[in-house]
Amino acid sequence: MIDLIFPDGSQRQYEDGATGRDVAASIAKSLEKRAVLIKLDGKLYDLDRALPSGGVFEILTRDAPEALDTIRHDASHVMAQAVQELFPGAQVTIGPAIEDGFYYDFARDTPFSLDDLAKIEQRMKEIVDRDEKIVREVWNRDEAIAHFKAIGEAYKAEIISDLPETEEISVYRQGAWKDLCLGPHLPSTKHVGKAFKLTKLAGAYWRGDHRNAQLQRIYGTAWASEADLEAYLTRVEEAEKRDHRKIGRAMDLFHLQEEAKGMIFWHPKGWTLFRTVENYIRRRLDAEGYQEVKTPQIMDRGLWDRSGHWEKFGANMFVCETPEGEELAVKPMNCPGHIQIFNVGQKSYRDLPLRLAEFGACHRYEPSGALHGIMRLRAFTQDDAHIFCREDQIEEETTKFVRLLNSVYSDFGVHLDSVKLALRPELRAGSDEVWDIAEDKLDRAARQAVNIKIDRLPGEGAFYGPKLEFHLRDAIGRTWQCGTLQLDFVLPERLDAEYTAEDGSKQRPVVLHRAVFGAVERFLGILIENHAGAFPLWLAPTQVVVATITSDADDYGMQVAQELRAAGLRVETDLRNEKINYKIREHSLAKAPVIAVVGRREAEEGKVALRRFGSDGQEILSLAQAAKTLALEALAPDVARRTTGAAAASPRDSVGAREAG
RNA sequence: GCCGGAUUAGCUCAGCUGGUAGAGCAGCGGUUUUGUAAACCGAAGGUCACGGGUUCGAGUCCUGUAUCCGGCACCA
Repeated sequence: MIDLIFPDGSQRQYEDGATGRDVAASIAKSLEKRAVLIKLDGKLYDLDRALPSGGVFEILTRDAPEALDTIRHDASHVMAQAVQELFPGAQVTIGPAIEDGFYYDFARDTPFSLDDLAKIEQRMKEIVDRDEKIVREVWNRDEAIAHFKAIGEAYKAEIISDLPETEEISVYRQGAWKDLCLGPHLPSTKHVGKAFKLTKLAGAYWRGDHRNAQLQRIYGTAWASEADLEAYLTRVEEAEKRDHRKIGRAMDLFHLQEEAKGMIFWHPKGWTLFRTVENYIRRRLDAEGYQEVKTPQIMDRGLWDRSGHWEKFGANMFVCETPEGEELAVKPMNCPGHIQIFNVGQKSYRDLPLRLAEFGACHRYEPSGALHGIMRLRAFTQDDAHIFCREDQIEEETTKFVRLLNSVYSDFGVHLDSVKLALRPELRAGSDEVWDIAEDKLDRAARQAVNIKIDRLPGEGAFYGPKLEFHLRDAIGRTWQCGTLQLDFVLPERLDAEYTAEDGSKQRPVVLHRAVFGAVERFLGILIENHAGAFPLWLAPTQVVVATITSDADDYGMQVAQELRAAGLRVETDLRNEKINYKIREHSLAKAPVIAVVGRREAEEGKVALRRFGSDGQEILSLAQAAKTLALEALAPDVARRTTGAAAASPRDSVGAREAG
């Protein structure tokens, strides 16, 4: 007998071998009809599978949030079935549920075309209408391998061969089609419903390795209801409007062109934004005891050889040769340069931690397919710094950095999506003891400073040390690594950095590579998408537009602009011979934070009518009052904290505490 | 780099099975002097990404290249 505890706390006993369906039926016939899955001690099982044990038990209907992943997973199976019916010879590989949907990877010589998607979608709907029972079977391992080989499913055979000996080989059948799968699945194809849509085609390497064959991946989205699907599609459409590439063009911030792919032409407004952000972080770094430096853009190959970059990173560096035969490389990062500065003269333990910062223009030869708007470039600016410190200072410096990062993100109104700790890779420098300490220190420091789960990424660290990655999310949900902190035991050694310790001995400092934005350009891309171009006053390239009603007010309008500029604001005038409605509309669409309307009345009274973005009311102030108010509002958050003397908001609580995403 | 797709006016886009390119907005010229989200009129604007091919004829079909977009790989 098995004991089940139901959500309401009641308990009941069932015969051994009872299935979820039996249980549902014992409660109510209507429940059995609606049931699609069961949850036993937190784990999902097929409705028709014999319960493996007793425990906390719950029957899930199709609209349960936990069922959504299974709907998506089943949608991927239905898609695979449709593909194999329509395209005999296409091999199945894997097809999981993912955020918002699913995909399935097929091995097929001829790639699918977009036209195929419509056909596959149609066939999927037919399979749903067939309402084929989904049945779980357990197979013998060797027979399963032999079987899948025999029917030409080499990938499936390979997957089974790679499963641990102890693993049960489960195969799910739906009609004449079957797939090796862990499950669980819905009782029949009908339950998948039709709220799905195939969205994109892509190549994808078998097992994520580019040395392997390239498979054909089909992505789809699936939902519990048509309404959810519609809502999702609308959401995606809305998000696409916030694309930084669109806004960048519409707001005249920057452009890119063929002759300089992966590099930005910043227009005046975009560069104003860039400078505002740069000035902000410069103030923060100054206040945190960093010292800004500037190092050469191009350096001799010899230095890159010694640093190890030539060997490890050479293929991604832009190199040039001079007529005199020198081999030079454009810097892909700033570390070797900073170490050169550290190495001049003598350093004492008293100088540590020494924090050298640089807005370093880095160039990297990125594969063409990697480029993406201003998020992934070939030329970008790191808000880079290297902290030279003793081993016992690592933790404190890391904590300080993470606190700074939190505070900065909070000031910009962006929220951490995730924090990752990349751990020792297979090929690495340094002993395991050193790695133990290093990983532990980063982990502890990060946990102390952010209130968010830290994902551990085994094997993803750099060969020279573990790293912390801080990821932000763009408009359509992709995440980008922005902030980073990397421990480095190797570079100081290779470039012979040393300091004199208290006992007079020469010691190697540890280097912390760290960046808050990562790349200023990428951070700006995130910022543009997060605000959809409607920047807070302190960031807006144009803060106030002075718009006149009639030409009578032109002189006064210019005077208003002048006074606001004198108060430190970025002001434009719109004296065009257009109706005020037209001007309001245009500047509202351009997301100007403040429109100062002036007509004859304001001119006579020495006033301005302020209209703020997102509201349709107006606020009438004297010119002097307006200048004062706006100037105060336009202060950068860090300056505002200093100026008003208010206690600095505790960013530690405000970032990270927010739910990710 | 790999797979799929796109590229037509400054921008957003239309252009059926091949017959010689079109709209809206913006810009320019004029009229209008206007009170909080689009005044009116006019003229102009194109090597249809670039190269090669098929054809009497190519924006449209084939092919090569470039860039961009969606993924994959990469992101030290």
